[in-house]
Amino acid sequence: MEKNYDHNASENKISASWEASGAMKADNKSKKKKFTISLPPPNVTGELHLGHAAMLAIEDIMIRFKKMTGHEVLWLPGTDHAAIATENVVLKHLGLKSREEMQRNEFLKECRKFATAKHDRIVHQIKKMGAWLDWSREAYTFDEPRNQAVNTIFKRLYDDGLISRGHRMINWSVGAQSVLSDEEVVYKEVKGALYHYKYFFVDSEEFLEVVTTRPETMFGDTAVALNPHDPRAKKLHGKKVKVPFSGREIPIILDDHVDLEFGTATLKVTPAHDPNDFEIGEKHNLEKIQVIGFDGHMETNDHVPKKFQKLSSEECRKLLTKPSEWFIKKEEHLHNVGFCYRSHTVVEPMISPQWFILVDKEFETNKPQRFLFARHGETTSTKNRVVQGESDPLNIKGKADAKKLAEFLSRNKNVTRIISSEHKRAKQTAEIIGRSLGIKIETWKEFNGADLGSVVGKKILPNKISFDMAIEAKTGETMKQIFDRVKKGWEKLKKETSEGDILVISHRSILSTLEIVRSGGDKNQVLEQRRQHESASFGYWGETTEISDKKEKTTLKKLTAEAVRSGDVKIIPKQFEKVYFHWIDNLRDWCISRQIWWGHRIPVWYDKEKNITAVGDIKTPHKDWTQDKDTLDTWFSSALWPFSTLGWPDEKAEDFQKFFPTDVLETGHDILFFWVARMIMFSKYATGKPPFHTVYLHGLVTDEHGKKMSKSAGNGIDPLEVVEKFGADAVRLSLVVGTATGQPIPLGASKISGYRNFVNKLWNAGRFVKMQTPTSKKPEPKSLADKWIASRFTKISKEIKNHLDKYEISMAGDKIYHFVWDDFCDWYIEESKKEPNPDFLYYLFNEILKLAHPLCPFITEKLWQELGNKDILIGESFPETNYVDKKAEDLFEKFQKEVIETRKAKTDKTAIEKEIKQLKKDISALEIRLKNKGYLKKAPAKLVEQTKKELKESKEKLQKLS
RNA sequence: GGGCGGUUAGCUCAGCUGGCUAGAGCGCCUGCUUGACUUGCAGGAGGCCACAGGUUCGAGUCCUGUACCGCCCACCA
Repeated sequence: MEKNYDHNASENKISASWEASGAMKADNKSKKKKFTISLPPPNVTGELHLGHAAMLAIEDIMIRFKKMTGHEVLWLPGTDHAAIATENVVLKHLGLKSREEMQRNEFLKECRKFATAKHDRIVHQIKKMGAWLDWSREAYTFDEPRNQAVNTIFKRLYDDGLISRGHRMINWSVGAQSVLSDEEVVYKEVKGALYHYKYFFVDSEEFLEVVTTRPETMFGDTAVALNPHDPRAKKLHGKKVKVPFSGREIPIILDDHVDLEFGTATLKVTPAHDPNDFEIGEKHNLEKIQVIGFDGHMETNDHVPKKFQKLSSEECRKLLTKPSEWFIKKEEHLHNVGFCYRSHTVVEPMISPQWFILVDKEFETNKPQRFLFARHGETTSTKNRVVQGESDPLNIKGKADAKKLAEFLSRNKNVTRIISSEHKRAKQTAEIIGRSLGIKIETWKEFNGADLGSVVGKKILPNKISFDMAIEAKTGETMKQIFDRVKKGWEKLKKETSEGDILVISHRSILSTLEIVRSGGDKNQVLEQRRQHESASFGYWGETTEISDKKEKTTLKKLTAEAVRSGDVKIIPKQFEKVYFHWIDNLRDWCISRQIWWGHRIPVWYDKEKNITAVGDIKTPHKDWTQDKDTLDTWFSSALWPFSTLGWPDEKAEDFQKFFPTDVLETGHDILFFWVARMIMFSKYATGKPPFHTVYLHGLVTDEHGKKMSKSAGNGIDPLEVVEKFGADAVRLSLVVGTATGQPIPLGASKISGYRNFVNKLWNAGRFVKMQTPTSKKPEPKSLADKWIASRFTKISKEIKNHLDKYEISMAGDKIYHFVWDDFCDWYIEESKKEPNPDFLYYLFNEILKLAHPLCPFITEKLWQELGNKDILIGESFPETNYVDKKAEDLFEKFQKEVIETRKAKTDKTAIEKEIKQLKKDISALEIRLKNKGYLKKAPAKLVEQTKKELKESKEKLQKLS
């Protein structure tokens, strides 16, 4: 083995050996629990950037960890055709200003050619990062299976009346003669002007002073608006004024949109040429009058006076700002103007027919609920409203209720499993139902009853209840513990994948807690529920909760919100839930059509008379039919990604059955609503299930000072370059450790080199291990150091597993780093030199490699092979040891302290004087705390004990030193 | 304009449900080191946790306000 680890010499070989093993291919017939991630598809024509690198690192860690903890993992790769971006890149590539310079088919061919060439490059880049992807299932947003999915969902939406064609505002580029997407509009601050005009009243010599930046649109005015809080509003509302030059009469209306601070607080409303005015127009039912044509010249119609017709909008403006009886003045004004990013001409807002999705329109869902829940039947004590310590048997009415419920279920539901709490009443109810349905009942302790607040013999006042209060009669659980327990039960329940419905029988307080859990509630809600329960009589007891099987009406917007609100989809970090809801609250109809060439054509076919004749998946249309020339927007096909990649619309496809819903969606937080929210929306709509249960959002990768990386600032880092320089492991670690979820990820060479050093440290530890010669095959800890490190390994590996279970990758990485470097290398290896135990060392080091493998797969794989292991490391299970030796830990820690003390003493005798000073300070602080009566009274006893112990220790230490 | 974050050592940041005698990496200072590792080892200096109030026995942690900084969305007649 070389003295230093050479990543370039080994990474490619290791990647190749992984691929050759075929172990990346997921088995859809496996009996193991699945874990699925679909890779957010990078743009084919793009380059791999650090955001991708972070995404790949995080997802790869999740995948490897799940694989090593016994899951059938599927990490599904793919690429995105990213229509708009590709079109523009191809145009540039061909040196064209507009795609119209080429035949449509020719242009598409170029796009395809370009994308194919670029594809291999991005795939190569992805593989460089060590990503454990199942390439046998690679998908592309623009291939045939995805096209099928797009057509299918379009048809469904259309049939449900959720898709419609109507007039909407679009960005029109006069220069490019094309509709632009929002992303293609570049806003620039421009020195423009505010033009003041007189709008005379119909019935007097007086006028309203109206301010505009675009006077040429005035012929399309259909109202003048005032703010409802404007003092003039009452008087003027409903009166009429005349449009300058043309004299057309328009009403004065009131609208909140008018800013009282701006200009003269008098707004001319032009619904056909301004997006805001369009909205006001919709609200007030105003006419939309087009006065500027698609060629950028004034229209020839009755609304435009003769002398302005056919003029360009600039010429028209010049004419309008010449002195006249209407024109008042012009003043300078800075404002943002949209430009076409291709032709650099001003964007004209225009009205044109567009396809859009009605997110607020109701439709029927008939997806059956999988869980249903019921209370246990009535007992004598519940009937008599008596608080009771022991549970008593169901009374006759209770049994009858249970039978009724069973009948209802057998008629209306397909219950295949019954889960009950362990307590008598619930179990009895469950058994009655189970017998009549022929199902064996299961008991889950998570749903055990907790008679909150009713400790036998005592009464707790509702307003005195706190979340941490121990409250249940028998087990002494706190409210928090109960809440957490129920939550755990719910999480467990949600993961159940068995066919059919699951019936849960539990107790009232548990079911209402469950309601709060399901609604994503917090502790205040639990307390409130508790208080209500306390102050209410026990009158609820004994009824069984009706299970409804109604067809419900809902909207796409509601579906999307509910998935998160109910806790079916969790967003990490939580702060983004707020962002998510805010977006949904403001969600309007989603415009889905674009005039681009490189994308899914809208699957609507017209006959010659332009009557719609067919919608959806038409494979062999009649040759006289024409397809709608608009294209679906980019996010439309991306929104289907989590299921279109698994065989949907064929819901019986083996992949779909086994791997859907996916588990985690990991992506940058900036596309939370562009993409994530839309996936949730469409998945809930198309499959009835959310597409994933966890959304993990990583932050923006910035330079080491937290600045955005950009070409112009020259602070960009090319991932492949740093991989070459420091190794993929180092790059992965630096993107993942020392970061907080959702926060920016600062990255610089010094950070990466730090983790390169760590990788090298691991390499050298391996070198040391290899120099030892194992004798027997019994890896038993013998020395104190052996026992200490073994015990510590158990603790640390448990912690790391916990962190990774919760997707706390940074924490896990930090712990591995310090365990390997501080505990294993600096202490254990050094100590083991005195009392070598090669067998144990070999064993332990192998375990460490497994532990570290998800985070740094290359170096661990390389060392694994160096140590003579044949199979690939990912096939091993994640370490799970239970060796614990508390005594050894304490002893060794004491030893460590002593060593450190003597080292200190060696270097400097003054670093002692300081310590005495510090100790004295500490002692007085501790003494003050212990003298505080409030502290002694109110602080937990454990803590007081600890303080006392600390004081004693500090005093002893002080004595020793002086 | 709407929304969401951040403000802790020279730099970049951790610090979960309040118990901290405030941590990490890098940088800095002083030594050491030819058997795993100079991509190393040992030790050290360095913080009124943005500011002002409040709740509490106890606040970096919770609440209110102020001031900066950042991000996302919308786009101003």
